[in-house]
Amino acid sequence: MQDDRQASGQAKRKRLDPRQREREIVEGAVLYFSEVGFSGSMRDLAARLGISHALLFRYFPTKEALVDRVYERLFLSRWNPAWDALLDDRSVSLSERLMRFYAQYLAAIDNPAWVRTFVYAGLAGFNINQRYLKLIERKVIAPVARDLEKLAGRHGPAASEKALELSWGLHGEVFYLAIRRWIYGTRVTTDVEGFVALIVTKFLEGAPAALQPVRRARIRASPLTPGS
Amino acid sequence: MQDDRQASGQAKRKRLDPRQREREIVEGAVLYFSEVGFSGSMRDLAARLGISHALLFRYFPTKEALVDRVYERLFLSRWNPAWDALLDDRSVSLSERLMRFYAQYLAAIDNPAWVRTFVYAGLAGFNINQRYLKLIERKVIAPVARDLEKLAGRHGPAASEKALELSWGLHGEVFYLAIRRWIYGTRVTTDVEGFVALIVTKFLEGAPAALQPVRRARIRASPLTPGS
DNA sequence: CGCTATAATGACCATACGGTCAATAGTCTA
DNA sequence: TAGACTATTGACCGTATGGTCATTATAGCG
Repeated sequence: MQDDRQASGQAKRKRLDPRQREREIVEGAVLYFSEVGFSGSMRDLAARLGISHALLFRYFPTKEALVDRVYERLFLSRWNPAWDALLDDRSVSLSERLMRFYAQYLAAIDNPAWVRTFVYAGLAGFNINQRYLKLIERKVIAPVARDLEKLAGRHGPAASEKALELSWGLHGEVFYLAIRRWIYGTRVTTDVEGFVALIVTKFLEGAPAALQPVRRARIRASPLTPGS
Repeated sequence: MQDDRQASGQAKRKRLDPRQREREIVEGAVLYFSEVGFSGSMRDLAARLGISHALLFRYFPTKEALVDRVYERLFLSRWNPAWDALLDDRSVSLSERLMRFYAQYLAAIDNPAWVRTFVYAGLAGFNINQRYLKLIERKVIAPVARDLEKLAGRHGPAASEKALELSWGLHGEVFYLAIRRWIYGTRVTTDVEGFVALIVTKFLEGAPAALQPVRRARIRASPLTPGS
């Protein structure tokens, strides 16, 4: 019972180096807000950190400032620079590149803090999401779409709308796995590599075919009676 | 300016039939909570409805009761019974069935109230999501996975793990479109039918191949091979 | 029209929130 | 060890929240 944590009553007041205290606060805030959302209170967070809530306001003038910092910590500087080279390396097959990238990307984002905070931010209407998705579009979606066009035998400077949609589709499958796991709380596969191999294969086998207009026209969507 | 709405000052107190008032409250709550999340206040909601917040408590004893009602309204009774027959109709090709179903399904859920509330509920940890996804798995994912196995030449009573994952992937692509539109606020295609045709084609062309373990190794994307 | 049942309200309560500030207590240096 | 610097705190403020209740006013009826 000589554990000096807050469990068995009063924790002793500890005087830390401000930079370390700040790190602890940010770290704790990342976890806390990812769990309860940004309507969580400063008092609750402070209690979890074992400090008074007044101290939080010494390090961050407002709650909004703390939240901004959490965003920054989670999303900016989350892109691995090595991925640029990986996605661009034409000496490696597209299949290989996609599998490697998405396995690593999924591993990077597949945690509750990232996924939940990202979605919380989207619901709250922050611009962070749109900025982040623009980055994804530029660095992942568009290049993949261009490679896809090449794979389908088409040549052109820019990727078509359809190729972009298909590329977003692949991305969506990856993200949806994380959503099912961390937002809906359902049990999903833990075999990340296997999952990525599966959907990348599906993508490379199916997407070029879907790009051919003739094949699509072959399929008729006859609308059912418009109900309800 | 003889409009008797709340815009030009005081709205006259109106005495409605309780059932209609209740309907108005639920309808308004669905919209309100989908916009601001469930941390929205009863007073705010009441102001939007042009009534006092005390009246809300006459119809719903607690805020939680209102929220429950919103869930019920949005998710239960949202499954179109015609879809059961549609998905099960073996006289129609799987391609046709998938395109029809997902075009209608997407049309049904592709609105801010549904998508945002569903995700809010997931973040809040309600069981509604898991119940709903179990329904989706039973009625959509599993049957599609079985049909997929058949398409790939496999026969068995139950669908394999991989087939289920692939089927979830298709579903995820559809849902991700709605997420991009209503949660991230990015501009995405409004051509629902075209989008669904695209990803269903990709699914049917790619997923059977992805199910074959041998085929996966065969894939060699050789981009930029000069002289081909 | 006058009466009544009850839909609707305003004022109120306890609590929880973001934010402030003077007082307190660790830690490091002389 | 004495002192000073400052990280940390408890008490406090104004506001907003979920929820209650006696009072008020409106629609329907005789």
